Amino acid sequence: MDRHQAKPAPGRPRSQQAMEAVLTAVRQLLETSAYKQITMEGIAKAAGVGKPTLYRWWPNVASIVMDAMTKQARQDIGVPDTGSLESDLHLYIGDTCRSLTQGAGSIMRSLMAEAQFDDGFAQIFRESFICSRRETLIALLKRSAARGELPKDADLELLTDLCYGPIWYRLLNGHAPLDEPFVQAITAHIMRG
Amino acid sequence: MDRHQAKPAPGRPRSQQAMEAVLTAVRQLLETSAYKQITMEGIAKAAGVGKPTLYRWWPNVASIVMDAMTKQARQDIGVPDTGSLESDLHLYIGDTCRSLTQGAGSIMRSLMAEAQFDDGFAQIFRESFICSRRETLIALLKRSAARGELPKDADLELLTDLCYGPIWYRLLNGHAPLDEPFVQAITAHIMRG
Amino acid sequence: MDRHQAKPAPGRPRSQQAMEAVLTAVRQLLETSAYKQITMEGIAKAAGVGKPTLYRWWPNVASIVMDAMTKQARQDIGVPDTGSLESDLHLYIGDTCRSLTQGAGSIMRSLMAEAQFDDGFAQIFRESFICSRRETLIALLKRSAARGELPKDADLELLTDLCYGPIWYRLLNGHAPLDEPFVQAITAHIMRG
Amino acid sequence: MDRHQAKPAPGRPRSQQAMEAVLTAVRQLLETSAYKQITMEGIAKAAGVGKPTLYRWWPNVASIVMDAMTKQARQDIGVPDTGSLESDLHLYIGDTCRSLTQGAGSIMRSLMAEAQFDDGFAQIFRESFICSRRETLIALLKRSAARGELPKDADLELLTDLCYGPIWYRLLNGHAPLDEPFVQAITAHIMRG
DNA sequence: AACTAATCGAGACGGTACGTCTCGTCTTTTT
DNA sequence: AAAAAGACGAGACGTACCGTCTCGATTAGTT
Repeated sequence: MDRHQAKPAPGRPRSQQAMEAVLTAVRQLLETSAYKQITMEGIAKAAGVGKPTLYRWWPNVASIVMDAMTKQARQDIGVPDTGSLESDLHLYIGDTCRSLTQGAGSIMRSLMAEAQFDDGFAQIFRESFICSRRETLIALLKRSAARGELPKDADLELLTDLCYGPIWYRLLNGHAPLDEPFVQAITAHIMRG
Repeated sequence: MDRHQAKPAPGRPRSQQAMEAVLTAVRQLLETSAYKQITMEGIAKAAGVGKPTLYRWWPNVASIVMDAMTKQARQDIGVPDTGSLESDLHLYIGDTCRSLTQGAGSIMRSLMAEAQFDDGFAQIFRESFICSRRETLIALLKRSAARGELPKDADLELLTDLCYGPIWYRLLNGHAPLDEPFVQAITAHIMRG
Repeated sequence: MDRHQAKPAPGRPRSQQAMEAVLTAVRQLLETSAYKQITMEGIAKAAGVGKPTLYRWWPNVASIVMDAMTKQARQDIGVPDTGSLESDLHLYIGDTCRSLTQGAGSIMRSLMAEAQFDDGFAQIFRESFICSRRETLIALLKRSAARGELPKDADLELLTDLCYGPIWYRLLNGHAPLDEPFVQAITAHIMRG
Repeated sequence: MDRHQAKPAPGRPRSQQAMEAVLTAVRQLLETSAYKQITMEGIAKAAGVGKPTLYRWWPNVASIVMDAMTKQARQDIGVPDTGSLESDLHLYIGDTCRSLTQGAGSIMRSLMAEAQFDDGFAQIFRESFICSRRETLIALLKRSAARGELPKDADLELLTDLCYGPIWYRLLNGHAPLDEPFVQAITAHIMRG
């Protein structure tokens, strides 16, 4: 249900320009600094924006960074549809891992870490990132199940955990790379399930 | 050890006592506060210890907390040996999950998060926690491989990722419980691998 | 110089209603808060008026407060005329002190303080308050001088300072009351001059 | 009464150096800026001192400024003793007025104004400045009364108000100078009282 | 009756300073 | 020599107002 024909809010509307300046500034900061060194104060200064404006739109650094990430590239990882579960999975997991090894990974680690400390952010982070990716994968699996490649009673949620779990585990611990053999191994492991 | 007949030291050799006071204080703080609210300042005050003393022994809060955790309970999770890989795995994974759902989980999440921000701590955390658990599991798998329950060329490192990955993934995201069905599902999937 | 026969300006005229709402709101705020806690923001909200409207009419809080005060009571202190300088003075100084001890004093102190920080306001404050009262007193003295109660070369400006000075001094410092003995003492002191 | 033989407080003592840096910085700021433009933030930066250090010693700008003023020159105005009340008064009032027209006046005005807004500061200001000056003058008057130059029942407190009142009144309003004729006039009036 | 123009309310804007917090270091006294 | 206590410089935090701006709506007088 939308606010069909809703009155525009009274008062000066929020400045799209300011918002974009902030997101751009954050992206630049992320390229030159570690996530932990990014502060509200620094963002405000870099974006030429007042601190209250920042706080009016976002509650903390993590939310801004997340916005900058999601608005930047929503289409990084497409949903493959080759007709075969195995190749679909292989492509999807491969894209996911490649994306995470190319710079986004470090930020995602920081956001995941931040989510452990702030319940409010955790909720948004999980809804925006984790769940949306999970649902994409689940849709892929469902399609495959409809083709009969999976047993009808397969627990798709669980399969998703088995897929993303090891990826995040390696990403967060850095004890082993997210490379092609790893992608193949996960794919094979899920195919056996 | 006594100061048997020793000259009174020129210094003030109270260090062991101070260290224990710190660890005890941290344990108490962890029971009543969120990890994020624990500060060096707070620990020093709670332990009746000077801040420089803290910094002389540990570089940051995370290290103290980790010390307090490891010194407290090293024997939480035993290594089962029933002769069957499946039941060994089931017991081990079950113990792991139960331990993580009983309070330690929240602290482990925080430490894992902290490790994303501080490379120095990350190294210690992985060596002390992650790797030691991985090695335990690998030993269990090796024993089983020697019994012929696993193919000789099985990638034990990878199997360990497939086991711990989903557990951490659920722990960090909280989207699903670490319950008995989950334990059984992971066990089953690894048995098939 | 008037806008004699000027065209009425085009556009919506300024709202008399808004102005009165502001002054009323300020009076209410003054009753419940210290002067220092009154802000443009607060006045706007209390009066249900936009901030630009406020700034269109007044440059700062002090000016609004002064307006509210002057519009409220212009006739607090009458000019006595008993035929005797001493009794005129006694009545006038007495009225002044009574008015200042009954609530107006605290606001006058704040306005006088504000005038120390803002030259623009200082000018208005002195013209509206200080000088108008001084002129009243000088008129009273002149009348008396015409009757021969004062030497012809008496410095009336100086006498006014000798009268108002101690009153303000006690008001601002609060080290002693503006009571009847004080009124009599000042009167006597001036009579001797 | 001092803390005879008191234990020195434990911990690092307060840095005399920091305190002096602050007072020096404030004096420099006062020369180049209006009082109202001086902020805690600015003082901290100018003195190369942390803000908490400032707040540890003083509650607000006014207190720092007052400290800087009192520590700078305690001997500006001596207490004359010529043997004659009239010449003593004339010298004392003259010194007071000269001191107030030479730069200190503007700061004193600001401090007096500040005292109207902050009760805590008001108390300190009155004790440090107002009362100490009043007592000096009262002592002078008492000495004279002992010589029989004043009636025995003269209200010295009141005479002090009659002396300082007009001075402050002219200082705060700026409608007339604190010049030599003014000094003579006040002296003459008090002599008649 | 439609147009024009200045006002209104609301509230977001870029700023600045606030007073607090924690950091990691430094200095002193005490043991 | 090492302990506690705690002050230190630094700087981010989130908040409060400032005075300006940008809206849509309202309200006159002018076409």
